[in-house]
Amino acid sequence: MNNHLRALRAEHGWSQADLAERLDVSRQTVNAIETGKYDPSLPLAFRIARVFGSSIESIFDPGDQA
Amino acid sequence: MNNHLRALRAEHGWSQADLAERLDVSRQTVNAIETGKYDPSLPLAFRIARVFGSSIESIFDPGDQA
DNA sequence: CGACCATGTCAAGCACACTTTACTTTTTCG
DNA sequence: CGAAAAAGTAAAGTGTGCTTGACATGGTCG
Repeated sequence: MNNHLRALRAEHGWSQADLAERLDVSRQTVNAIETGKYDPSLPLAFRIARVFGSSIESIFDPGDQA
Repeated sequence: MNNHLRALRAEHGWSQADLAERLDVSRQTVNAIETGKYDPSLPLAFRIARVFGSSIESIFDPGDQA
């Protein structure tokens, strides 16, 4: 599952810790999602979309494995 | 997390087993998601949206807890 | 140089997504 | 009504999402 998280975060000038706080998750979780270690849960995906004011579909790309 | 899965499934005339097969999950998983026992993973949410030809946001409603 | 910040990563632990098997209850239909 | 299909539910097991705590690295800046 690819995503544009790092680019979106950079556009907003936020550190991983900043974003983590806004999403109410740990900094390690943001890092893991950005580096592709695992996918967010659906509720977290919704919070991510909300924070960036866009849709889940425009941030995450399921590619083959979904 | 509320969802319109049961209604969408009914519109298509599919049983839980039919949908499960199309989503490549077990019938119990479809049942659990419909009855609100838990939320699907993000990849499964993408497959559900794809099967019904609509967006994740139009099928799932995060409500308060996201 | 030395302190700080951002990022990356590891380990242990808990909760949940999903499985298979199996059984009960409800709905549908001849 | 009676049989079959559909739906609900439960238990036990596996994998992963997310946690805290800790440590290493690289960049920036006084």
